[in-house]
Amino acid sequence: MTNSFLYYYEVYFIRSSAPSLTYATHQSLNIGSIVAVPLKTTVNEAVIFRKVKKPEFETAEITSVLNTNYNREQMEIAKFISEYYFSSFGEAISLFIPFKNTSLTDLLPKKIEEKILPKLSDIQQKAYDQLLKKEKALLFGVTGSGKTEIFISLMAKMMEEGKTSIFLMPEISLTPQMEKRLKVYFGESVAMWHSKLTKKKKASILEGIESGEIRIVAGARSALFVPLSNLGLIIVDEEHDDSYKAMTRPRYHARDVAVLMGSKLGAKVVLASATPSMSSYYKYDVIKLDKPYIETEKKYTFISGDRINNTMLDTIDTHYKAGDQSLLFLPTRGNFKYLYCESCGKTHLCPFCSVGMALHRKHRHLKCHYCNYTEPIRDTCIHCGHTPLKSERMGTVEAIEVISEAVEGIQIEQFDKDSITTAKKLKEALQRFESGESQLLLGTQMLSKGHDYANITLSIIMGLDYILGLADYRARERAMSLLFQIAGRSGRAKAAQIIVQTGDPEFFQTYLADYELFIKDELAFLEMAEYPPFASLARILIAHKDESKASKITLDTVTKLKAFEEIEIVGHGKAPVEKIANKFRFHILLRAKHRVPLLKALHRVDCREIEIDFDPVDFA
DNA sequence: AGCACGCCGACT
DNA sequence: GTCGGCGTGCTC
Repeated sequence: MTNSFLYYYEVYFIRSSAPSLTYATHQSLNIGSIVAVPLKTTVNEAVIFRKVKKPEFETAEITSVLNTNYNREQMEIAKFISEYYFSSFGEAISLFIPFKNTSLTDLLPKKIEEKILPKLSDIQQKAYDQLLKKEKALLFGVTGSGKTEIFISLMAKMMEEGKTSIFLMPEISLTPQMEKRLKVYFGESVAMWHSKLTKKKKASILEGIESGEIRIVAGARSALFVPLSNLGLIIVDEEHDDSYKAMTRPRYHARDVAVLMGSKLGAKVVLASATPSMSSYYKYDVIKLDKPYIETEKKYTFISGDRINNTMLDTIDTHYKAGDQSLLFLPTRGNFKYLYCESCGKTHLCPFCSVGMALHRKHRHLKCHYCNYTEPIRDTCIHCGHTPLKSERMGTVEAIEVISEAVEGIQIEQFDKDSITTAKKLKEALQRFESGESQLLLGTQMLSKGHDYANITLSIIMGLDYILGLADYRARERAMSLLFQIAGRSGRAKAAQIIVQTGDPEFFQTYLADYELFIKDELAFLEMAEYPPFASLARILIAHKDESKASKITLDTVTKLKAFEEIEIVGHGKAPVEKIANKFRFHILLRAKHRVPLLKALHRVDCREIEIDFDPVDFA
């Protein structure tokens, strides 16, 4: 194998944003091989990127060749991620777990006994048959319509064909519940994967994958990158959830990468949600799972205002006295205040961007977080003339105080990021609620994520107007999907009452019975206002401890970008969150009708001092 | 002027 | 990851 002839390879360092370096070796190596190379005084792991001619400069020699490698598909997908999401190749490839050189590629079929598999209803069977025929599709079905049984049937089918499956969920906190469910059918063939697993646990799962015992990997975002051979299926459950978008480099969207991976590997991709994203509904074939599995009656009541009022307290009391359980949602107390009208529920929108304008008390003005347009704080609502406008909302702690005082004896579970800090606390809170020890689950966004709560007969959703007023082109989508998700948590077994607090009941009422109607109207709005999926957005973040330097980088970048005709600079200036970790933050928001010119322009600007977020979901 | 410290870029 | 160059800011 070894000879005196030298080969030269460009390598990227694993877990590093550094540019590629060139090393020499006596061996011919495969692209994707993992090697150890000297760098200054240390030896580091790197991946062979490509073969090159003998360079002009002196080269060091590769220290050793390790017994793991990235395969061709992993290298190609990492290349795509690094280019589309603006990270180095080293950072992109590090998302993946490499294959062992000894890995076997053939898997023997595993048969799941038919009698233990869930029996599909006619509606489920029809959706299943349709999904079998499609390379990729969006499964659109309300909460409780039995999507999980369809997933299980699909995964069982894959196993019978000697293929493996990946099942993505938006959050780690959802995995224990799904694990229980999957183990019933797949036992040791299924493993749960997320970034918080111990090194030891990860190693043992990887061993199981390598031996072919594990055929299904389920978990959060990172489960997408495990080294499964013969991948046949990727399921992205709750595909509308923004948790799929990574907030650090590479800032990839797991749902979109899943679709790419599916087409590269010839694996089926099933996106699923009761409240699908506008973009998925627009882009993919939709398979509807119409009728709820268990049909229960839901009665809606609309209440205006922004506090807990007597109607709510009385209703909570009634349900409590009847021995039933309730759920109350409050939006997370965000960093930004918005002026909204108590009377009509509407917020003041930016005239240029159609997103809510944020209130900056310090500067006494309203500011658009997209284009940085500002105007004085107004006193009256431009929609109905009502005065005064409000900006304060209730927090979870205050809400608990008010309810505890009014409803004697009720035990309330605080369900938010402040109180649910660990998996153990989550489990205990849910257990107390399930056992009936507590009767009201009161919390934030977390409530909307598919945890199973048994006998809820009352759901109260507060602060929807606040969500509607967010500086986000998807504010309406967020508000509507939240309402549907929370309403879906109640009435699983018995009829349920749902109280919706909004000053704009007509908006929500129009769509209550039909989320698809909302999608159609919202897509029309997005097309008119030129937002995704009818345009491409990118956000540039500039952070520097020296404010004038940050400002200069921003302006220089804007100047360079102005040369590109096909892209629009929506706005630039101080970022909504002006300072993080002692660094002053500036941002630039860009839009283009097509993504390719936007990508091209951004690849031309100096990216060392800026961070690019392509297809952003967060504008803070 | 001299020195300590921290940031940033290069390393192959 | 580690090293060294350089600029900033503090002290003598």
